[in-house]
Amino acid sequence: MADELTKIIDLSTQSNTSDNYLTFIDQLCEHMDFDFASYATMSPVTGSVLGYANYPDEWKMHYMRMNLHRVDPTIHQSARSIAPVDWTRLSRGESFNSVFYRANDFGLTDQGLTVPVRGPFGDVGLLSVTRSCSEREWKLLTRDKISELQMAAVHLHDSVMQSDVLSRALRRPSLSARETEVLQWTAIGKTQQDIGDILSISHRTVEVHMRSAREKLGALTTIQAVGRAIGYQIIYPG
Amino acid sequence: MADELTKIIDLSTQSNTSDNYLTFIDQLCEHMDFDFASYATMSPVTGSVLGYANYPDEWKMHYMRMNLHRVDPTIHQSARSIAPVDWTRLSRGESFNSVFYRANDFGLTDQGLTVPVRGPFGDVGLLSVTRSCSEREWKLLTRDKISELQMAAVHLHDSVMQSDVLSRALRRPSLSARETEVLQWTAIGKTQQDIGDILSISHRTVEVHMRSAREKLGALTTIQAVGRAIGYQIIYPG
DNA sequence: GCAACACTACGGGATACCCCTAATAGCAAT
DNA sequence: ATTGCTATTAGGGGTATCCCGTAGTGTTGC
Repeated sequence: MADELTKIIDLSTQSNTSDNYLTFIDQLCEHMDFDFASYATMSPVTGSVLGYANYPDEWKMHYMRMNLHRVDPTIHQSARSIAPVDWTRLSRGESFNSVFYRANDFGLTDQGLTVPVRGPFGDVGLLSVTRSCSEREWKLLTRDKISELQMAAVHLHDSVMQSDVLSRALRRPSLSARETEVLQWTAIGKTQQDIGDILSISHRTVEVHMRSAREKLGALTTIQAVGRAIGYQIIYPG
Repeated sequence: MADELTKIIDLSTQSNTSDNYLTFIDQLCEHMDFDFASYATMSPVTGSVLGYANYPDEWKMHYMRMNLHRVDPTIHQSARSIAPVDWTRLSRGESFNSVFYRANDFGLTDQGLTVPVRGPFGDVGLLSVTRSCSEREWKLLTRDKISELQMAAVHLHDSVMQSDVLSRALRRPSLSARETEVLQWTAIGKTQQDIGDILSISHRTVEVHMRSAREKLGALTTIQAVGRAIGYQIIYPG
């Protein structure tokens, strides 16, 4: 069992192409007896979702066309969780139905599991697997494979993040010491005048650091810049 | 093997007392043949550091007295990593020596492994294990146990965070729909005038909602209010 | 019924923020 | 050495925001 896992993980440490990730997902299904698997990563700041899956093409098209990632409860729930999320425990609300309502038509089941992983920059990776079988069989399968799935998710996300395919969009901008300092003081409620006094510089200068911080963070206002800096974990909320 | 793990994890889903976490760590060592284990977490909001370890008391005293957590390379390296970090791969720099220089005197080894886990609030949990044995034995041990350690780390961190987040949730102020709405638009860079147009209300009214939101959040400025709202997960960074 | 609160709206004075320009210092490049 | 980039410093001017009020309507709860 451990050998199988090692074999799979070794695959992920090779070249970081999209094809490689797809074959990794395929092999994962094959080795662990799942129907389908997917990996998705989302930016905590922009909320954009990118990923790979071996779902039927028709479903992928449908999913993308309907922008289902915006309401998909498997994504939103596991994006807020530390531990793996079993889809059978999700509440059957409106958003659940809007995603799984037509899923059966595409050969998919709502019997799935999502393993969330997070990196140091607030980046989130979601490894999901599905299998249509009896409830008892599903319980046994997940119990046996969950720790391997956890490992696989960690290594897959690590690999994806180390490649610059997706990480560039997610990587946090590098702020100067002053910029970070000014943002942090701002976040805890100080005015520019206060900060100028604290740092023994003019409040004009404080504003310049603020401006370049805004530009680097692609923010329209100081408030948005502070929000993003918190999202990127560059500073802490006051 | 899976049964052992289940047994251990069940322990962590009971009451969340410090004693419980300590026995969890002890049992982890016992079941997986490690000498020592530790768990540490840092909350990005409060900045507080929390940890449990079954190291010798003398070492814990020494570690705390010297504030070694500030330079500990096992912490800093794994706090920047997604995947587990084997201490034998750490660079033998100044900070490494300053921690492990005297570790041997206390019966500790530099043959260890740290598994990092992250939650949705930027919280980091570090589960570390050590064992002094031959290099070959160490390699085999870590290869066999790493996926169980990963699982244990996830569940331990999940348990700790649920107890911590619970108390945080009690302190979370309840904002009205309008207040939340106004804060969210502000966080994504809209001005009060913009928001007034979007919500079809006067920009004066927007400011009133902003004011009461600031008061409820105990914030000195709108920026701090937005930062706290993000920290409380009331709104999302723009 | 009445108290408490949410949502709505306006005004005026003080202030902080935002944009422009601009200088100096350091550091990498070649 | 000169060019180029970034970090840091700073002033002037326009405007949006903040803060202090007041005040009417509608909903919720005792």
